[in-house]
Amino acid sequence: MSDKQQQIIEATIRLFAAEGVGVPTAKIAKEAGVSNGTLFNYFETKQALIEGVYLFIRKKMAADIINQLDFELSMKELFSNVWQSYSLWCWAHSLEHKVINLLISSQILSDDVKKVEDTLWLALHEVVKKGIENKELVAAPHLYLCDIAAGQLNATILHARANKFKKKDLVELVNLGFSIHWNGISKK
Amino acid sequence: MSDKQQQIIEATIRLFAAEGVGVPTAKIAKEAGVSNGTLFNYFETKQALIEGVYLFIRKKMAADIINQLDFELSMKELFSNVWQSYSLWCWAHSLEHKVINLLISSQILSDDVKKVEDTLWLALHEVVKKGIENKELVAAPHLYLCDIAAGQLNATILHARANKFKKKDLVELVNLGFSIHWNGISKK
Amino acid sequence: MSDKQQQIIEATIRLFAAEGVGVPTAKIAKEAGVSNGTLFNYFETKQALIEGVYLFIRKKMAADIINQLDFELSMKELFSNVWQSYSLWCWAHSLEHKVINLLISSQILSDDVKKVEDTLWLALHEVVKKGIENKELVAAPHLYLCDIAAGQLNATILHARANKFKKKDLVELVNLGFSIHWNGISKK
Amino acid sequence: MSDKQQQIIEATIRLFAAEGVGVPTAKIAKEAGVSNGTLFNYFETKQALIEGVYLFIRKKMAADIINQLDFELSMKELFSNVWQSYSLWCWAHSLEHKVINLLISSQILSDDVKKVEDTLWLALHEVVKKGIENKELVAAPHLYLCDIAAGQLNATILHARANKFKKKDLVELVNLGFSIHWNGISKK
DNA sequence: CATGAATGAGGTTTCATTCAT
DNA sequence: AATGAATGAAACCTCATTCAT
Repeated sequence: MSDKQQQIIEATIRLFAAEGVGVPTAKIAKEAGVSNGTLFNYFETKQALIEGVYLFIRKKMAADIINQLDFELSMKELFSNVWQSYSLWCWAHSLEHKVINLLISSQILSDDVKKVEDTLWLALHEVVKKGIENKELVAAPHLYLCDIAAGQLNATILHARANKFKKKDLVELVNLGFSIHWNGISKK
Repeated sequence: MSDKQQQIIEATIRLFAAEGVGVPTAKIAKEAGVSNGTLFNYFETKQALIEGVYLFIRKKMAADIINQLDFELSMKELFSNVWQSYSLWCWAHSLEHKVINLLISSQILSDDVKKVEDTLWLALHEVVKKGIENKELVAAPHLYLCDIAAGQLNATILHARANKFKKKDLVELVNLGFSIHWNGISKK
Repeated sequence: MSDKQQQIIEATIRLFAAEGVGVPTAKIAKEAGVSNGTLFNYFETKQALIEGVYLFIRKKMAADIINQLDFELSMKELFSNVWQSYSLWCWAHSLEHKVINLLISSQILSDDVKKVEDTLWLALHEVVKKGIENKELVAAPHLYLCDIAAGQLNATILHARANKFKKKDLVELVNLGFSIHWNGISKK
Repeated sequence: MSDKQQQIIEATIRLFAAEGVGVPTAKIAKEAGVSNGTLFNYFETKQALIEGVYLFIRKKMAADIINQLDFELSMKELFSNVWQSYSLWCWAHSLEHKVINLLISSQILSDDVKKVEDTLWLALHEVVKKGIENKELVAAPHLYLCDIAAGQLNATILHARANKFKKKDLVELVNLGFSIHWNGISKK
């Protein structure tokens, strides 16, 4: 990915987070320090830019979380590990997190994008699947467990953000959230 | 609320669910069977229409769920009850549910609207608060428990929808979801 | 003229003075205490209302000034008399004066209206004509003298208004203006 | 000022003179030979266009009149000179003159514009001030003298226009007007 | 590749006027 | 007469996209 392309994506993230998907491409170009026309040399349409941004964020996010993972750990440690790193990533990349949520629910992402995204999380899906087979986790469709985990994580971050938590308070909330979650899904 | 106003709101819900907040007011008016100008007799701006729609849905939703509630039940039964009726409401009012999610994450709702909304759920917040005080539920900020409940419910509905569940499968998933959730938050 | 018709005209004057000819008829109706539809029972179109207002003001103005005039006075006294009463009328009827100026230069008055207006001032035109014939006034087309008199009077009122004069200061300015004017047009 | 900007201003002057400030921006753009959108690249709003037009005319007018002035002349000659060039300018720039009058009395010019305008005529204001101090002119607020001069000049032009004067007749009227004016304001 | 002026379709909103009650 | 909801044409303005330089 060229330098300019990345500048444009990053500018888009800043502006989407601040003002929604409605921002004019002209404003994005200016924020990126390139001309109006140049933006369209890198992204054929605004739609392409939007989807480019979405995948850019998702790829970084999945890579950051999955790469640091030690798949040899116990199920609970694995889960806890993912839980922590997911939360901290969203907290540290607050704009990206906002934009992801924004784009998902605006119904503007094409099905193609969603398909690409699915491939990013395969490794984690496998872990959950195995946990269910091993009876370490409750019997449930593994994708459902993934979805509610993401749902609860998301709610946690939003709660912390809405209540202007400091980092320390966030960590506590994340731990609390994990214990609730783990109590819910683990078989005893 | 006048007849026309309701027609407009309902038309808006249909179109927002299908095409996002971007739909032209002209199209909404047409769908509602009124003229373009008439729409603006009932809602001063598109923004006012959007917020009107949001509160309309939320009020109906909260009323439907809370009114049928028997606050004499045990904590678990109360929770289960809300869980079921919330899920079924969202499932039965699929368009409304979509629109709610759409509007929340588009960042277009004013703070005023959010304040009004908060008052709608007070009765439930109180139940949760009491549950925590009674040590029936884990020690946690009661609003956080509410937020993650909503997060998981939402994820459940979306999962069922994305996978084209039938009503019967949904009920099963909701029950599964509840048992996970209750295991997570109840003190044993 | 019916009561309601006059209410509407007076409301129009207030609003035109405050906001220009652009005010919606709906707002005028409200200010007049009648319904939107009623306004159009009394004036077929907005254009008719505008012209009605213009002539209403002009007629009152001309009548107030001319009726109190004693045509037996000397030329100078006559002029002075008109000068004073014109000034004071405009000062006392500040809104009407504003509206007159507004309408004249908006180019929205039909030629018919202007013709009607001309008949209102005939008596004064005759006085000026006689003064020129008597060689009491400089040799000039009498309508030109009338025009520049009106021009200077108008400038005087606007100057006083722009500089927030009190009544006392206005009187002084009007006297000064008259002496300049009379020096200009009288033959010595 | 870019070529296009000037084209737009000139088109606006033609249309305002012919049809009033009400002309649609679309019509102005067409008259200027540019697209509707382009107009708004040069003027952020219609209001900005209006004010741009006003100042454009006023600056040209003041410059044309003041630059050719020889401040060494006698007071009477100076006045006569300004009187002539002002009249001829308005006569030669008939559309501009109409537009100026139109805008002034429509109450749509912001105070900022009026402030800018004031600076354009400072040189002339000084002359009048000095004339009063030297007792060559009657004792009066110098800005009042300026205002009534403008008032009479304006009335003169309008009179000539309303009566379809030819250039020759205008010159005569202007001279007549000047002699009346000078008789009025000069101390003898 | 980069630029940014130009485009014009399309969006929201206004408002004079009508008409059923 | 009086009403005021309904109308829809038309206004202002935005912005994704193109293209000549």
